[in-house]
Amino acid sequence: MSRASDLAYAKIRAHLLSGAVQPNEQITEDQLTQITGVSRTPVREAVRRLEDELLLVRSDTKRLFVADWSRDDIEEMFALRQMLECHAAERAARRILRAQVAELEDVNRTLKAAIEQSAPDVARFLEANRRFHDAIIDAAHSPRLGQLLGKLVEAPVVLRTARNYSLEDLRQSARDHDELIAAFAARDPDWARAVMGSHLRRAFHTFANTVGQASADEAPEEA
Amino acid sequence: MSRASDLAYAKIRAHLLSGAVQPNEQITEDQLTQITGVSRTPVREAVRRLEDELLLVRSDTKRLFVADWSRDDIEEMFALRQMLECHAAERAARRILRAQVAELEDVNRTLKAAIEQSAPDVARFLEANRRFHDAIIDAAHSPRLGQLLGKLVEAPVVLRTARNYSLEDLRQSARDHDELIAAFAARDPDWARAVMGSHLRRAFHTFANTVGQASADEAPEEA
DNA sequence: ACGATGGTTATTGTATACAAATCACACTCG
DNA sequence: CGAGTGTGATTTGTATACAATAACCATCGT
Repeated sequence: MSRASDLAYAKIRAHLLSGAVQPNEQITEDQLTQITGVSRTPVREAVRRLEDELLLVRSDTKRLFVADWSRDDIEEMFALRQMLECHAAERAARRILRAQVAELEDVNRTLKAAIEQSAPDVARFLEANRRFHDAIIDAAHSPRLGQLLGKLVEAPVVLRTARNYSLEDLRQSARDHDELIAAFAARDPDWARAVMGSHLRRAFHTFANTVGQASADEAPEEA
Repeated sequence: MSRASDLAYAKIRAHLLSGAVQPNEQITEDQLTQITGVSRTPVREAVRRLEDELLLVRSDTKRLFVADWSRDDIEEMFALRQMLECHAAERAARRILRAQVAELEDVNRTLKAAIEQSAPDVARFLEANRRFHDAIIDAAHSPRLGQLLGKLVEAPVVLRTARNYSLEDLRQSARDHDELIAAFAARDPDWARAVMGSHLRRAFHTFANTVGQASADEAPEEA
């Protein structure tokens, strides 16, 4: 949105993801003004966004807490994302333009380049991956859908930053993208939907396997 | 949320739906403070909510306008709602408790009572209808899903208030609800999903037929 | 006449002071 | 002891003044 409010959003988000705070910990707006360096007004605006993304939650009495994502929450989120993004893929396959297919190819080239070097650059991979999926939503030509997905995609993917994707995981993603592109080029909605479905479902499992057990299903013994 | 902010939300919403303002008309925060009687701070909070629901939109330069829902927008909205609510119905069928089925029956009795009198009470029908669908989402036990649907459901259903549902439309809705309840009682996810699908799809067409042509673009008028 | 330019007004963004609500905790009364 | 209850301290909600930005409009130079 605006300068201070965006800054606040970015800083608070980074703070939450940095692990400096624990789930269920209370956090006051005043603390956030200190962290961000802006006044409470833009902080509150940023907080509202983070509440939408469920990184922050309010108690019944409006006090602010760091959200605790249980494994069920994460699974649910992935399921919703899968449903919406499969729909997007199907829609995109019907409407996509040549230029947009070309763009997807381009982005996926960047993505592969980020992987295929001595030390895979996961940050660049994630960025390219995001652009790839954004481009599909764009091609689906459904602003509402984009808006809904916006709330879902970012949150837990970066929550416990998944730097520990294996090289093989990354390569499989790139191959999925190639197949998606093929489905789009063929304008085959069923194909696109199916590929997107397995792509995201696999992503969920690798995510769950690498970080799932550490964060959630074991009770945090009141650190 | 809070007192003034909720009041502002309700008043602005009512103002927008009253037809006193035209789509694409600019509307300033100051005007809204006059309409609502509260200061800009809670007005801005309310505006953010209404932006989420796409009743208000901002220009690239942050100026505020009354949203214009094209027929495509409405159709898209219904499609998304259908997708999400079918999912909810399926999920609910797996998890619903006896007490919740009983509640659905109760709500649907109220709904029928609103119809079956000399002059059908559409307001009461809509209220009961909303509670029915809310109860299903509740039973689906997926807070995220509920959150997403919240943004979609209200907006256009009331946008051009569909007071012109025919009695037969209302009765068919009640019958759909009965069948949904049967599907839940049988704990049959496929059945529930299918009924919900046709229920909402029909709702879309009656909506489109009664109000579609007036609001959006050209439309073959046929009695 | 036409487009660029500067100043003026309208509108949104931010900071801050204050009001209302809620919590924590000691204290009373049973 | 233990459950209610009042009180000071925290925290969130609201109003308002001011700052920054964008739109508007008249003027100027060509």
